[in-house]
Amino acid sequence: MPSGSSAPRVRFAPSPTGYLHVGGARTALFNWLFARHAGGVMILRIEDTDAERNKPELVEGILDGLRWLGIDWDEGPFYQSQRLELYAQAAQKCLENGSAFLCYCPAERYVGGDHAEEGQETGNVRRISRCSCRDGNPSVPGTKPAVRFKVPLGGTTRFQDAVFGEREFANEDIEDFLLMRSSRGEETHGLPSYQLGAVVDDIDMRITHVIRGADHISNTPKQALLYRALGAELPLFAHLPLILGADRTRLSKRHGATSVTSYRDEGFLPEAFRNFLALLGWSAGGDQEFLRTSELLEKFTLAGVSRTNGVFDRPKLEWFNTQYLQKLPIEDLLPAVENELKRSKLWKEEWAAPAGHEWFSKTVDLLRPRIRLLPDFSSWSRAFFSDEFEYEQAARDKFWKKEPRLPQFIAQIADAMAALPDWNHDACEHALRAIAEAAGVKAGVLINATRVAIVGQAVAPPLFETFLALGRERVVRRLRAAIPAVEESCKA
RNA sequence: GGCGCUAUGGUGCAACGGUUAGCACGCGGCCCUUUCAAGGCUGAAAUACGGGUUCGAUUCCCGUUAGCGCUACCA
Repeated sequence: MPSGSSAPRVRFAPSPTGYLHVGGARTALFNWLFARHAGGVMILRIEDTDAERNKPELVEGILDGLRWLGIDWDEGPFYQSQRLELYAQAAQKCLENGSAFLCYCPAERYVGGDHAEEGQETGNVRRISRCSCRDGNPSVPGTKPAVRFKVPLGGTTRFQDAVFGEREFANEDIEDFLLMRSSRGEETHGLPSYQLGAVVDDIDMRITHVIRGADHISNTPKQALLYRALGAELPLFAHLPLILGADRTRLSKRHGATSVTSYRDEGFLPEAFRNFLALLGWSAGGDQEFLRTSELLEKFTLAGVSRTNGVFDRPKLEWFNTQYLQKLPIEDLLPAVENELKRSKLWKEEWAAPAGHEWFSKTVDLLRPRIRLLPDFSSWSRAFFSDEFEYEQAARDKFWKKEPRLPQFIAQIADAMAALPDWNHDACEHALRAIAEAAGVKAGVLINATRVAIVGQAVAPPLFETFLALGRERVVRRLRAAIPAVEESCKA
């Protein structure tokens, strides 16, 4: 035991009962930021002690979510299901030193009548039931017992919380919580409870800071009692405020997407999601909100964690995404776009070669200010990556009906572009404006109509930059190809 | 019901005894303009309520109310 080492050791301990949800991701992120900020150790532990609820295959989904967020770990993943002997030994130790007892109450009975009703009636005399097993009088002898912690009848239990301060609870308010479930069948012992598994592992893994959701505050005095019974020092706890849905109730399936991978699939950038998540329940103290990962790492402290539950505000997440889409170094964005285009089958290998890469990079750079989510590169920007695109009806109605001579103007523009001695931004613009002036129409009318003709949409990057991105040959071809459709719209 | 936590605009955060209560998202307006974004400027919008403590409370204490959490042989 390297007691001289001061490097913090933290852990993220999800249970594989579902995907990695937003709340879990935030907990993982804060643990990770804390560890990396302090040069500490991040441990991943899978709490799979409930054989019925856990599904091993879900672990991979959780790891996927963590990887997408860029959260890595130094030790693990450890599986509690493979460390059962450890918990049995700890339970035995508690039994031997008198801090636990064998409970023969049928599970249903302990939970139901004994606990709730009786506790209610006796009012302020004794609010928490203590079953007779704890005094050595099994209520239903002969059945396989569970192990419960024998909470002291008086006194208080306290612990330090880096976020909420010092907390103190009266022991009489703490029930004799479960340590070991009763064994079924032939096993020598049952499975450990969450409380036992978490504490035994946190001791064994020498966890110094327990950073987890605030829903565990009420569990903490129980765990503090357990640490003491096991002869271990308490770690410093840090409880994180909960993340709520827009209706201020706990985030759940009802609120739509709650798994981090669904945000990945929607096309959010991990950097943006991470920045957004970091600010849900934490701030660096000032007004700065746009924090790259390196800044997050540098500035993260538990002192900056807030105590109030926060609402997951999707519009703000989207804002962060657009910010990152625009500000990320282009080379960092390219792989994500490539991935997206492959997904939509628009990707061409030539863009990976040096010559094609330059075009690809410049085009993505041209497109990015107007993109909100990665899939927009495939849908909204389709005409830049494929010659197969359609004219949006709304765009035709908006820009192709203003001027009856439009078909001939489009043809003139096509000819002018084809004849240009130099193919560059200003030359294109001058040529187009000259046509507008000669015809006595506003340049904007031709510009907007031309945009629809070459990309099929009313919205696109500035026209002449779009010209350069598409290339002269395609621009001319698309302009000529659009003439019949323009005529049709003009007549309508 | 019991125990606990929390309480600044609609939302996320600042202000950690003294500010005209700040920033951002969202919403409205204006500017820019070649469409749409982006960007710039700008408007509306908050200290839950009641008592204390203090020269002075958003800030400290108590109560009320509200929300949330725990109260499982779930984690």
